[in-house]
Amino acid sequence: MTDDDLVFKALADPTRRLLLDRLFERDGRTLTELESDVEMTRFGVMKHLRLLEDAGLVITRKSGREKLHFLNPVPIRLIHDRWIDKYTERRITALVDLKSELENKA
Amino acid sequence: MTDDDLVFKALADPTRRLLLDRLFERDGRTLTELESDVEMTRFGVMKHLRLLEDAGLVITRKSGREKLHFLNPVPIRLIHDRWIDKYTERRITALVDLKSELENKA
DNA sequence: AGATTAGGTGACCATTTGGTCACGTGTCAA
DNA sequence: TTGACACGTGACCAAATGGTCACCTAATCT
Repeated sequence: MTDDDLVFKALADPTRRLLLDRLFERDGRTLTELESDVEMTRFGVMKHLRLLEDAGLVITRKSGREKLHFLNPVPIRLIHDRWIDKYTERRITALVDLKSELENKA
Repeated sequence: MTDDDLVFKALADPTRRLLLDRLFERDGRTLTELESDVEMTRFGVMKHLRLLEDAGLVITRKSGREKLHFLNPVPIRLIHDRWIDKYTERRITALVDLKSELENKA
């Protein structure tokens, strides 16, 4: 299992992406806090968080009996850089930004 | 199955990522051409390309009896934008670029 | 026309993955 | 110190996934 394989596998599940979304809104949540966002038992959520942590997408810190979860954007940026070179980036960024601008006006 | 789900599922497999790598190097390849890069029968490769196309990561064009495959970077950029805001992007880009610079010198 | 080449479909099977549960460890507070 | 709370592990099962094969259509070449 290569390193980037863990990242892509981790991102492949909708529940895990939802967890990343929550952490993107606000960092430092506990397992029990994240549990309430999802239709699933605590064990399911724990398994998902474990995979995210193994992939390096989430970084954790223990605080007493709680475990705090933080989003790490580095692996995401590396995915980007793998298939978008500097030249393409300029064009694609302009295109995507324009599109979202137009949609916000509508 | 939501739209972005297709993208992440498509990226989850190492063979499909390898195919994207080949198309990143050079666009417009045929199935038989891509087949030679992989330890797998033609049917396996075809299935993978199908998923990449459904996800919008690869765009195809027919030319006679051949089917040409092109890499589409837009979905990749959208993944990036989902979890990296403009402020974080500046910091993370600097960090990642610095790291790769140091590694190239070593 | 006949042979060859490029691509496509549906069924099938082994493996992986997502989710739950019984049970266990460390921490906090009354 | 007793009980509640937050988190952790390993086994287990149903569903999804990766890969192959028999068989097929359409374009190209001699």
